[in-house]
Amino acid sequence: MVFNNSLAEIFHEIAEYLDMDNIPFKPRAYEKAAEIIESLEGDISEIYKKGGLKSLEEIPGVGVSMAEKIEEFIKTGKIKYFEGLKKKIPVDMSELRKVEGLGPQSIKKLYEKLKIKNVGELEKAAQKGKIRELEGFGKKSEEKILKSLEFLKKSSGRFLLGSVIPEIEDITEHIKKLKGVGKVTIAGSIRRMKETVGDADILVTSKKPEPIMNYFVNMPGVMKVISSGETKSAIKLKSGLNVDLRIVPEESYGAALNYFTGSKAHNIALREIAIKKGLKLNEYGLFKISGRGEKMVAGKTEQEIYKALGLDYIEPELRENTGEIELAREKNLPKLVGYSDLKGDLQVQTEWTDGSDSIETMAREASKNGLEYIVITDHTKRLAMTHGLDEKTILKQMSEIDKVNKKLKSSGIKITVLKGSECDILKDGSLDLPDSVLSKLDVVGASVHSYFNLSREEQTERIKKAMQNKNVDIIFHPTGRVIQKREAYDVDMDELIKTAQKTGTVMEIDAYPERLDLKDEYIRKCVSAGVKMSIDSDAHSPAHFPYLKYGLAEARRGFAEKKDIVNAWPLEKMKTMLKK
DNA sequence: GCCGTTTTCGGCCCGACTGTTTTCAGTCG
Repeated sequence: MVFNNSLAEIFHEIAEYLDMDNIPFKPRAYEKAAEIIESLEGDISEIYKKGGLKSLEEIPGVGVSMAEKIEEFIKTGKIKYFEGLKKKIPVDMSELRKVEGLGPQSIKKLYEKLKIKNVGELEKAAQKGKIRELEGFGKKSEEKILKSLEFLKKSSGRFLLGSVIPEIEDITEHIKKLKGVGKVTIAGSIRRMKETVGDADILVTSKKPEPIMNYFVNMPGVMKVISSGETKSAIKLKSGLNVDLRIVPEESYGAALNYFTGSKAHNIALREIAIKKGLKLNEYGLFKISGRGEKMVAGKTEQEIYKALGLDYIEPELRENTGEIELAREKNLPKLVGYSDLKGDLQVQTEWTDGSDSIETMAREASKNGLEYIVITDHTKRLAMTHGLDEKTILKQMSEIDKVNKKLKSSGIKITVLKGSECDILKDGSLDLPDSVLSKLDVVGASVHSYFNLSREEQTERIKKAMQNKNVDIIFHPTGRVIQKREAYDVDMDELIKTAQKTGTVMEIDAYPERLDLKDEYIRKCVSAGVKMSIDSDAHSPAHFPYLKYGLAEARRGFAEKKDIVNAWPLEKMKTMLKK
């Protein structure tokens, strides 16, 4: 949502400007609104078009004053209030606020004393040793700025969850082996299973933190130590990833885990609830405040903290302050699909097209991963680069699958291989294989691999037409995005979900770490609309089946329950959930 | 500037670490 993001950026920058003058509370209000606008599902100008100023004020965190500014931005592309702030201190805030360790106060001082307006001028001044001469700065601040700039040049900032988890698990395995270590838990956005993460947080319980901290800041792979203290240290790995380690006593484990898992917005909301109950929540526990001081009422586990706050336990994947707290209070939280609930995988590629292994190898590996059935879904002929299957070769593959099933059965492996296809949706919405062939398959997935740039109307019509085909059971990776590489094609998802509902078409959650398509917000919409989904690995090699956990995570972030996911059901029931 | 399960006015999350300082402001999560 490009428009929302540019508006949110302006609100972030307004907050920075207000912080420069130490204005209390207003900056937080702008920041809060910016975060909510970023995570808004629809285009904010559409919301305004439909409901005017009133509808803007209904957005949480947006009141009369901000609504007017949003209106002004929609109408004129500018906000006078913001232009005024910029005129006073004309710096490239969007650049400067990304420099690690540089906050609004420093940016202001650097502009007033040295006329520094952007990162280029910042770098020059630092190289010339001008910054160390400023009051409040020193040699170390100057070096820190140079290092941050260097990193900023070659980093995009966020990392794919699927690439971070193995690296962090390796670190936690080593920490677990140290003396005096109790619990070791990965927290932060990784525990919430966000599709990309900015840093990694590790929580350890111990009575003797020093040797553990010592190991952490000196372990192999550390590029630089950002901070190191008794209970908290931060490092940057050579891969560019920042890792924080926090060590707390056992009795504070739950409180620390809760605090360290976030999200920030969720934590703040919890602390506000605590205050209203005359309590205080921090990373050491939940405390009752009285004349005689503080008394801990909860903290050893997260469960007891939520309970003491009058809430049901909230799974980490839901902790974004997007309504989960209200649901927890009303005891209406969904019972999320579990990480071991999948019985099958409805999208698997083989060496018949662009996969690396045989049907049999993939089936055996799927079985090892605890699955009871898989669907072979090789590409179709339109995707020439993958040697996609045509009418003849797919018939051949079908008889091969029959043979593999017999062989697996006789060798005692309990898995069923189903016949399927990842059939290309052509430009006009027709399919790459004729209905006479599709109707012979157990499961047909259809997907877009070409003409990503059609207009929103054309793209929506194209996919709707495919959904209306009675042989098409599933739409694979419905938005076509590749995280950090390719934007989703422009398509009206509300319209597609409505069509899925009408036609009984399943929407896929492709679990490939760089796809995760559908993403959480669309999953949530499918759940509300009663549209069924499948979670598929899109495996192109036997090593890809574990990707299913990332799809499950995305489903959980989207409030999906077992009943919403067709392949969380045994084979026979799954079939009844597909089109007849 | 926003908001309401004590409030339409008076509140607004909480603590660790760093660097530059001699007691703390700034930054971060």
